Amino acid sequence: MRLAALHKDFVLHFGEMGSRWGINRTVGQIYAVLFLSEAPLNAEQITTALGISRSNTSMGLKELQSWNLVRLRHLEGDRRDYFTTPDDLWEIVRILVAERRKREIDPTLTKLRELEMQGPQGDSYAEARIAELRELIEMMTQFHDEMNRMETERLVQLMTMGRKLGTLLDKTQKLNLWGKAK
Amino acid sequence: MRLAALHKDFVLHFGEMGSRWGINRTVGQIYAVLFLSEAPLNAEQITTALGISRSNTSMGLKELQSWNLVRLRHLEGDRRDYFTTPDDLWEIVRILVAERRKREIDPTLTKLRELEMQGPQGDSYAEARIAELRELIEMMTQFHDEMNRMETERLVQLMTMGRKLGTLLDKTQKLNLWGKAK
DNA sequence: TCTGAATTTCAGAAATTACTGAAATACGGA
DNA sequence: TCCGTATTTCAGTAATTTCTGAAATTCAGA
Repeated sequence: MRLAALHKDFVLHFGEMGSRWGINRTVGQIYAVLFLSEAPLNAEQITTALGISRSNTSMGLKELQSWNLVRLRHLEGDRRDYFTTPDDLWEIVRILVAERRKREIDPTLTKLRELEMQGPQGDSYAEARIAELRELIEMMTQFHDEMNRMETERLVQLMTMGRKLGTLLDKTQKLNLWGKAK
Repeated sequence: MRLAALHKDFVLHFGEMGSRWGINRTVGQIYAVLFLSEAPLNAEQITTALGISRSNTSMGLKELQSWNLVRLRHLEGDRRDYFTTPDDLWEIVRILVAERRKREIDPTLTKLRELEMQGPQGDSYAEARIAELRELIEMMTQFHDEMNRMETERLVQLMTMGRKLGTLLDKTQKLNLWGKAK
């Protein structure tokens, strides 16, 4: 791996974490290299930097593209594909959350609804448990939709509010700034 | 797999999703069986229900315990271990978030701090990128800490607020309910 | 302490996932 | 169109993860 010490350490860490994040080592490393590089990189550069096969790089980039985690760019007078990560880290977070939801949550929500559609099967505990889980996931996904609609500045504002958030719910409720939450 | 249709469908789904959730199929299935069962189950019952080996069940339960996702119980006059999932789904969500943070986020935060400790290495773009990432993760983990401190009722209230949340930030700011957020 | 049921450990087998090199395909410019 | 470079595909191999059965360990009660 042909990288400066700082990059190397960072890249190896992302590789190790990859499996915990649901991607493989190589994909994690490719992302790490792109993340630290100001200039867009082409597949050949990534291959050299990481010391992996060209085809592995190709597959890794495909995977990252399916996650919407890299952007494809073209440089004038060069027909190779160059890749970058978004400059805005909040953008990256939004993408990550959206993709994980799509892969890890949505299919289960669909399945739960499908199971409920089949009507009572004679195990009321299990049925109640499934309904409760479906409701919970719906609430969370709706909340995610709302947060997603918010501009980054607002989101940061919300997150930095910290412990004031609880107090706020109190005060505003007393002030009747909105109708009673269901 | 000796299960009623509803259970079977649910369990198979959790098995398939397991790999996306960072656990394996068997662990997902064991969890699913426990989740739908009102009564605590022992390892033998799980083994029979899923048609897997006894040792596999043992390892799966160990894994689930390391995730804090199952509770061990003992029935009077029976020295076998019985397992359940928490009744409260919000409790499950809290655990999941906490455990994923512990496994997927915290090690990276540690690594980023470690990299920054080593001081400037001559690549100011990469260094800025690392610092920015560290700050973002810190903000999110602090926010998580705050949310975690909140009672469930409050949390539900916050989540059901939906689009009112943005408006609220506005109004309260105008009303000067607190000092300017940094 | 001994006994037997319950549970865990672990080495090897099975299954799955990742990676490579070679071949095929895509595609811009002449 | 053809040429040459860039990229992707894919079959075979390597590496990793999961699972099993047998052996070892734990532990409550006699």
